[in-house]
Amino acid sequence: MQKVSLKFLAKELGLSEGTVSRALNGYSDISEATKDRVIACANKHNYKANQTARRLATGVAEAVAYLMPANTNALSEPFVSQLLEGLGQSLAKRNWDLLVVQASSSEDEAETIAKLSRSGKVSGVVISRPYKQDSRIELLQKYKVPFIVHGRSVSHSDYAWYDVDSQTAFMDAVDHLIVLGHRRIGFIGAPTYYHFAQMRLDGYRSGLISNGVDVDESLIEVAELSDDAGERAAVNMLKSPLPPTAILCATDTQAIGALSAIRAQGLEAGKDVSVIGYDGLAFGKHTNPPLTTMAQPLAHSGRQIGDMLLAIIDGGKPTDFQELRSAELVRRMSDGPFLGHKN
Amino acid sequence: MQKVSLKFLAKELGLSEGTVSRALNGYSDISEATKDRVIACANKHNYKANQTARRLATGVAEAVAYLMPANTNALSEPFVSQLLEGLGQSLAKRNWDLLVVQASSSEDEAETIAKLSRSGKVSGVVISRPYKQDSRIELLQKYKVPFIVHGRSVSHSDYAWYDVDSQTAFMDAVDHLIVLGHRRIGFIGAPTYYHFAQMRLDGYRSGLISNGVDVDESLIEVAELSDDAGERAAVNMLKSPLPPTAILCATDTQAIGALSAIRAQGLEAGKDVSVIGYDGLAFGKHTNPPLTTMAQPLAHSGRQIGDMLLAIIDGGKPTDFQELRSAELVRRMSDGPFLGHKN
DNA sequence: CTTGATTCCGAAAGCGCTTTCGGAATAGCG
DNA sequence: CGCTATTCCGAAAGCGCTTTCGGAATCAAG
Repeated sequence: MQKVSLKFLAKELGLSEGTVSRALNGYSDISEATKDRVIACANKHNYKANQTARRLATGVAEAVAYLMPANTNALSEPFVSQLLEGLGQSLAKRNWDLLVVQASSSEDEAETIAKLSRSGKVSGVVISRPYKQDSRIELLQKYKVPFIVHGRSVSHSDYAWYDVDSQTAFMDAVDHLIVLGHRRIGFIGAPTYYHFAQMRLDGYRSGLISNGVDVDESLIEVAELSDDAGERAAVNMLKSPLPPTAILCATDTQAIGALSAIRAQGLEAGKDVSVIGYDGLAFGKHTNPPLTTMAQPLAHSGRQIGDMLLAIIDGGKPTDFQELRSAELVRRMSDGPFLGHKN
Repeated sequence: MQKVSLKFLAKELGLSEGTVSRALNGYSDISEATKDRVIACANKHNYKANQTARRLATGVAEAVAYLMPANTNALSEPFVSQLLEGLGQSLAKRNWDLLVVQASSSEDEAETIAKLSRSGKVSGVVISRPYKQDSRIELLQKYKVPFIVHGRSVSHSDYAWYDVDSQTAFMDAVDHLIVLGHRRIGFIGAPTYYHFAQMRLDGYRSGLISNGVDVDESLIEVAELSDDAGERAAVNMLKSPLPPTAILCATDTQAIGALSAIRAQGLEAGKDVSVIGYDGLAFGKHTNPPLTTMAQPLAHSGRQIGDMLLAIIDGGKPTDFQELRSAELVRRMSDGPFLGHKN
């Protein structure tokens, strides 16, 4: 397998390397005739420019990195794959590469970002699930690397992000449950160093308040982002003297755990106690009972984020790219009207 | 932010670039004294070698690519994320990069591989879900790119692969059902251009035969890799005049669809008809009823595959790296003894 | 004190591509 | 037909690093 380089093509065509390069890159100072000739020859030999050399010469990395969130768990990962797929599609239009990088631990995330920024390997970065105060974001700003945050941190006015308004989503969810007659509504939240956790909790709280219901702190649990943690939180809540008649969960994964807890108590989700999750994960259709959830528009988020990032790399102002989507209730079977207190 | 290059360090230290480079890379022809001095200076300025330049100079890409399987669907993707995570960990030990590439369509997969091989962007590739005859594999061999196949194609003697013995797994599953008293056992397979689909079908067949049960072709359906397809296949099977009392599915995703179909017929999975899936997906715990499945050891497969690939890149013989793991039955609730024919 | 072996470092040639610059050839104009 | 404006291409520098090669300085040995 003869390696076909610019030099090879140049020799083959009797032209200089520079000319061949310019012909291939569509410079205007090359005649149509030789341009065609060059392209034909390149195709014939199946020439692909060595990206590494190209990168070095141009100084643009032609690649972006996705920083895998730490502490993902198997149940919540559909979100990662879908994002990756969308990102890939977006980048493919320019023939750019998608790097997946992960920190060995969440403490290393900042270090990882720092290395990434300085290595010049990528022209942009996307991160997910920002913390309230996120050192990754600060670093990215400091090093002036174009980036998109999938989610928002507390002070999100001066960078680009794509997020779903989960605060409103939780207010909507509360409204929905109130309409169904529920008053004792529990909340299983996520660790509040995640900003999304705070926002969802806030949404829950203000939903209650706007409906004239006092928030009962004993009805609020914080759990890790896993089904097991959700289950534990739910049993805690359920065994209280005055248990909730409905439970809102910060994520579908937790909600699924809550479903288990409810079944384990001999209760029926959707009748004895309603549960509503958040995410809209596809497999919620198959839980027992099927999970009612606030679905976020995952479908094209990856592509969207990719396009935004590209636009910024092209010189767009980051603050022009802040996109807030909304979630919508998809009712399946795990919610239902309040049936009065039994016993 | 002063960009710190080799040249910068050299000037700072009063040495030549070459010397600094060799010091940093641990060459033996540099005195300990200056080596220390150089390293100290590099740390002080937080120097990171420009990977692109390094790649170009050494000719090694220090990166590997994972080709995303075409036609993934949201339900089966946990497998992708986990693999990616393991791969990443393995590569991180050397500070190598992980590229995620995807073909726009399955026809483009070969083209994508060809481009990838020739671009010199990566020193190795891993692909998943090989077809019986897989042009990607042929290309990879032709271009002499080190690679690992996650799965096997028909003729898998001359390359490296990591696979789970799903043929035996399906024989075991059949045995299990036979012991439970089932004789009419259906099979929902996958499109047989996937080699794994063929192997699972073969396992099913020989499981039946070794137990002295004739295989009934009307009890075999082929479905795409989705819950909906699995559901459709199951309803077909169930509405036959002599429906199966147990159904084996090529993937958990399909099995989950089958569960829905069974419920929709007013039957109860695990009692009226048993279903067993394959994959061991985590959310099988939460289906209705919880899905019995042949679980493959997904946990460290990514890291394993990464290590194998690295070993081959280092000069190992691909055929020395062929690893066959086995799946094991994890019983949940969707299987049960044959209860006799009702009606 | 001379010779040969070592130790340590600088010089320089790339890696494969891009891009600027200038010049030869051609075209257009008066 | 002479002169300027175009068109088209070659030469060459350079991206930031690696690595070979040779030479100066130091060392050990005779």
